[in-house]
Amino acid sequence: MTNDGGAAELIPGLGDIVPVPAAKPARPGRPAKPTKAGKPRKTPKKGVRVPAETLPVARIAVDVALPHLDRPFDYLIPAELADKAVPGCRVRVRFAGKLVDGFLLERAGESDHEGTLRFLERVTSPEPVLAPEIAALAREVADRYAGSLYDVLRLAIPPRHARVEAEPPGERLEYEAPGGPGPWADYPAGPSFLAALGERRAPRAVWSALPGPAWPAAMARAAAVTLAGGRGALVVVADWRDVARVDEALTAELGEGRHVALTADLKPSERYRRWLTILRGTVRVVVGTRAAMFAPVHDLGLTVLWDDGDDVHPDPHAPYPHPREVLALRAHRAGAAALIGGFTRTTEATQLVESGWAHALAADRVRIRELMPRIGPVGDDAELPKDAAARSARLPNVAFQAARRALEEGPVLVQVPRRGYLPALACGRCRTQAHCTACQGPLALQSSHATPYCRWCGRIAGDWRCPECGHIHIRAIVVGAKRTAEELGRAFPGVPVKTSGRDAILDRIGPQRALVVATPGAEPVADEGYAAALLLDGWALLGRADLRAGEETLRRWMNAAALVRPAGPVVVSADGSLPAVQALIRWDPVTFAERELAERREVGFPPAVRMASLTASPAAIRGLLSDARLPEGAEVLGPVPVSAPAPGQGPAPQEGGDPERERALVRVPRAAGVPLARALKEAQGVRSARKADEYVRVQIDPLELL
DNA sequence: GAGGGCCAGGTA
DNA sequence: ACCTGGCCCTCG
Repeated sequence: MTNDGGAAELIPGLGDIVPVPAAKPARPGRPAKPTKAGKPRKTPKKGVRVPAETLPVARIAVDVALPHLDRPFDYLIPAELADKAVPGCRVRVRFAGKLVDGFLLERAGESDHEGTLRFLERVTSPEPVLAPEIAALAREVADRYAGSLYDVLRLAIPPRHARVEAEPPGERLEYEAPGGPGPWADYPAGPSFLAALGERRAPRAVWSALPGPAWPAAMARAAAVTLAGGRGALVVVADWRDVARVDEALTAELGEGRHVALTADLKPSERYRRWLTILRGTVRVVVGTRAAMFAPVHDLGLTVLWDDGDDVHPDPHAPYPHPREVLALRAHRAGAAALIGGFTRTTEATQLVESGWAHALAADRVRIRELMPRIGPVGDDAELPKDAAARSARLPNVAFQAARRALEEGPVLVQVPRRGYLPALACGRCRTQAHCTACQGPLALQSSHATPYCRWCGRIAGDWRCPECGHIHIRAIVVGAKRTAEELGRAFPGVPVKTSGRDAILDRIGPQRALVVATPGAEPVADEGYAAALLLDGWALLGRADLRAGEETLRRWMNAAALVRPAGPVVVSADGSLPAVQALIRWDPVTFAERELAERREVGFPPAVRMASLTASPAAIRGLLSDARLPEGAEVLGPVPVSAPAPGQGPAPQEGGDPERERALVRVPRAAGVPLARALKEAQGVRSARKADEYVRVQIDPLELL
C-alpha cells in the first residue's frame, strides 16, 4: 500500500537526478512497467488476429480457485469467434500463462483494463449455458456465502456433453389450465394461493403439510397452475425417492414431456440432456435434488422446497449454499412465488414467517385431527412386556401391544435411530442437558480431562450446576441404538421383517403385514399407510448435543408419523412432558418452532443470528481473524478442537484425525450477514494473495454447531 | 498458484 | 558485468 510505484520508490535526495520512467497514472498500486528502450512490446505469436468488429471485449469469469481473483477479466474476441462468443457461453482463455476454462459473462465495446488484452483462446461451445439470471444469482450466492463466483457456477452448471448438445431440441408442449384446487382444498388459504400463482403474482408461503401422501400431488397442482399462467416452476426435494414421488405426481398432473427430474444419479449425458431442455425453455417445470436449485427455468414463477430441515439439502461443496436461501433469493429476484413445505417447521422457515417474508399456510385443526395419527408417549421407565423376546428387544409393553394389534391390519413402521450419535453430557440426576454458562454451547468431556469444557467457546465448566435441579454431577448420555431388526423380529414371530437404512433404502412397501425397521429419513412409504408406527429411543435423538436436537427430532418423528393411516397408533419412546413430544402429540410443529426460535433469540443462536464457522489450525484461524475486518458487533467463539464428525455423517469418529484442526465460530446480528461474508472473503483473499501457508475453511450458517 | 520483475548481495 | 535468491505483485 505504501509502495505505489513511481516517485514513492525513489531514494530521498536522488529523486531529482534519477530518471523516472513515465508511470501510468491511472493505476495506483501498480508500478509502471518501463518498456525497455528499443525493444518493441511483445506481440502475440499467433497468426495475425483481429478483434471482432462489434463488441470485441469479452468479460470472462475465469476458473481459478483463488479468492482474490474472483472478478471478471477482459479478453478480446477474435473476429473469427465473433458469432460464437455469445454471453453465457463456455470459453477457454490463457490466464497467467495457463489455459483455463471460463464463462463469457457479457460483451462490451471497450475495456477499462489499462494493459493489453489477450484474445480468447477458443469458444468451447456457443451454447449460452450461463443464463443472465443465473449469473446474477450465482454472484449473490457467492457473496452471501463468502465464496467465489466460479465455485457457485460449478454447482449451477453441469459438465458439458458435446454429443447431447448437438441433438435436435425437442418441442415445447402447450399446457391447458388444470382443474380445481385439488389437495389445496384442505387448506383455507390454498385456493387463493393457487389463484395468485395463476395470476402471475408472487405469493410466498411456509406450508405445514397435512399428514399423509398428498403432498406431491399438491406440489404438482401448484406447479400446474403456475405453468398454466405461463410461468415455470422449480421443486427441490431432499432425495431421489422424493424426486420420484413428485415426478410421478407431475406426470399425472401435466402429462408426459412437460417436466423433467434432475437427480445426482443420472448419467452425465442424460443429466445434461434434461438440463438443456430447461435451459432452452422446452420444459419449464423441474423437480430435483439440491443441485436443481440453480436450474435455469424460463420465466420462473414458483420455487418449492420440501422438508427444508433435512440435512442433505445444503450442498457439500464450497461455498455450501442452502436451497432455502438460494430459492428465496431466486424467488425474490425473479418476482416468483415461493413455497417452503414440510410436515414440520424449521426455525428458519418460522423466521421467514415472523419477518413477514412469507405467510403461514396450514390446514385448520379439524382437518388435521381427521388425518393425523393417534400418538402416545412411553417414558424410559415404562413397563416392559411379559413376552421374553419383546423384553430382550427392550420394547416397552405399550409399543409391543400396539404393534401386535396393528400387524393384524397392515405394515408397522419401527423407527430406530442410527448408531454413532455423539455422546452428550447431562445432569446426573434429572438428565437435563448441560450447557455452557457463558455461551450456552454444549458441554463435552475430553477423555484426558475430568472437567467438562464448552464445545463452542472452549471455556472450562468446572463449576457446573444443573439449572433444573441443582445437582452438580454430570454424566454422559450414552447414545446409539443397539437394537437390531433381528431382535425385533424375534419379538414378532411369523411376521416378515424388512429393513431400510443407509445402505439399502426401500422406497415403498405393500399393504401386507410386515415389520418395517427403518432409520430416520429412510422410511419407505406404505401404499395404504402404515397401520402403526413405533418411534424408538427418542431420548437418544433428543439427547444429542446439538442446537437443533429438538427441532430435528420432531422433524424425524413427524416425517415417520405422517406415513401412518389416519388415527393409526404411533408410540414414541420419550418423556411425554418434553416440548418436542408434546408438539408431536398435538401435531403442532409451528408452536414448537416459534418457541424454539424465541429461545434462540434469547441466547443469540441461529437463525436469530448469523454464524460463520472457520476450520483450520488455530494459527491459521487466528491469522484469518486478524486480517478480517469483522462487522460491528461480531463475536468470536473459540477456536476449540474439532472433536468428532457431525452426527449422522458416519459411524465412528475418525481417530488420528488432524489434531491441529480447530474450529471457531463468528456470530453477528442477522443484518450483518453479508458484511460478515464480505469481510471473511476479503481476508481469505489477502491470505491467498500473500500465499498463506494454509487454507481456512469458511462456512456461513453451518448446519452443525457442535 | 505460478511466472516475472526487481532489488540486493555475492561472485567472476 | 553477471548470476542467484528472495520478495512481492499480477494475472485481462
